[in-house]
Amino acid sequence: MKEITQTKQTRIQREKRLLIQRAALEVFSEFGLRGATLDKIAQTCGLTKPNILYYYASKDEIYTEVLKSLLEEWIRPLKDISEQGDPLTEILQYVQKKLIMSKTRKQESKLFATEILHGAPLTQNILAGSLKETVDEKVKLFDKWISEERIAPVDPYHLIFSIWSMTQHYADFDIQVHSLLNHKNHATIFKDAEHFLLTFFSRCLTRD
Amino acid sequence: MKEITQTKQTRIQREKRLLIQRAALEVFSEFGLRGATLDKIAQTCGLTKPNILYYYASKDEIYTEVLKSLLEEWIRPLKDISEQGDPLTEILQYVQKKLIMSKTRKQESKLFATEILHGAPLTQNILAGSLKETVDEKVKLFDKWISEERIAPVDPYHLIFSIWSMTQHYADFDIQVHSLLNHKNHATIFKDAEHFLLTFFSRCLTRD
DNA sequence: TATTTTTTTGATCGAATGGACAATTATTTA
DNA sequence: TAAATAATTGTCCATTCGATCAAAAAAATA
Repeated sequence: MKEITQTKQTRIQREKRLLIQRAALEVFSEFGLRGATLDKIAQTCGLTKPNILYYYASKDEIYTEVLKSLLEEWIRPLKDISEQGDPLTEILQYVQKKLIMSKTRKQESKLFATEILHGAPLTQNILAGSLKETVDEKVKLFDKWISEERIAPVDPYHLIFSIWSMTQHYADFDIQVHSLLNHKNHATIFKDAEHFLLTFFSRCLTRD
Repeated sequence: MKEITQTKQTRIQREKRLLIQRAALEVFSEFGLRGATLDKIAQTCGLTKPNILYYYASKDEIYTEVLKSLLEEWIRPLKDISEQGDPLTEILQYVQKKLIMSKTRKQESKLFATEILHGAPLTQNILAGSLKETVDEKVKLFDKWISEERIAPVDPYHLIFSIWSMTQHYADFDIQVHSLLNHKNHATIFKDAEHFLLTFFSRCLTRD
């Protein structure tokens, strides 16, 4: 029997849960919570539907767990912005990290976007919690840098929004991007995007 | 009987179809294609489910029609960018128009975002068609302006992507934006966003 | 007003889907 | 190896949902 309060899982439990999570991420990011079916997830990971429900109580529980484990990873690069470093370098590095995530973690980006887009029913508390904490902390840091005249004055909140939106755009709207760029080579697109974004934010942040 | 080739609709047909479209936009933008149900749409517009299916052959047909009528409106501001005007003014005006659309047409923005995000199954031809045409045209114009040294050199495609992503972010991710800004007044957020964006793009486009 | 056409709806169907469960099989433990 | 526990699966159920259809009601037309 599966214990809710358990701390130790068997080897098989660990393996299978991870297997399910990976498949679930793939299916959820493509079809959304409601479009995804247990059958599709089962098929993707090669298990049977009842077997999946042996490890997770419900479809919603799988979704919640996938989302939860994704969110921590999602916030991390923001936390890495350091007060000690050079302001412009730190911010540009953050832009780069976010762009790399869009490139290598497209599924996660899309899942997250879908969740927020549809009202964040399962993420609202996290948004208002740990994410907000981190954002507020970095906003303070940006304000400090501005007052020290180490970066140009901009609204720090909207600066963060702009970084998120511009970088995530390449993951979330990849269909559109590729379509408009004549299905140009994937690597080239990201190279161009990187150059554009770095130029863009440099110009914006170094003017007095 | 409903005629496919008909050109003239009755008064009731026009009214009811519009009624259904409005309700459908509301429901689809909130729940997505698969999350939306005919029952919800019916409830929203005060019709019965079979009555809706008297005007539209299927749920997909409603969705397609809503999306189609949305897309034209969506492209229009881009078309308005004029070769005659001052380059920076034209682009900044476009930014402003897109931001206003995010503010007043949030549902449309979210529906469009969801569609692209999930592979644009019904929009792909439009993306590759009329949207691409318009984008390519404006890219040429931007390139011309750059070669004339009337705006700073940037990749025009990515410039357009950045305008889209940053402005639409305020509609699509409104939950997150509001949550992180302490549920600040809606109008204030957009006023700040406008100021940020105009500053941002000015700085970016006026450096040599 | 009588007739025809359009619109509306209640009842219902079939497919899809999340989930339950008992029986079976595999694995671990004693 | 025997007993106990964990894992797996075939089968089935209840619900939801898109769609159908015939009959009734309303509107348009003659």
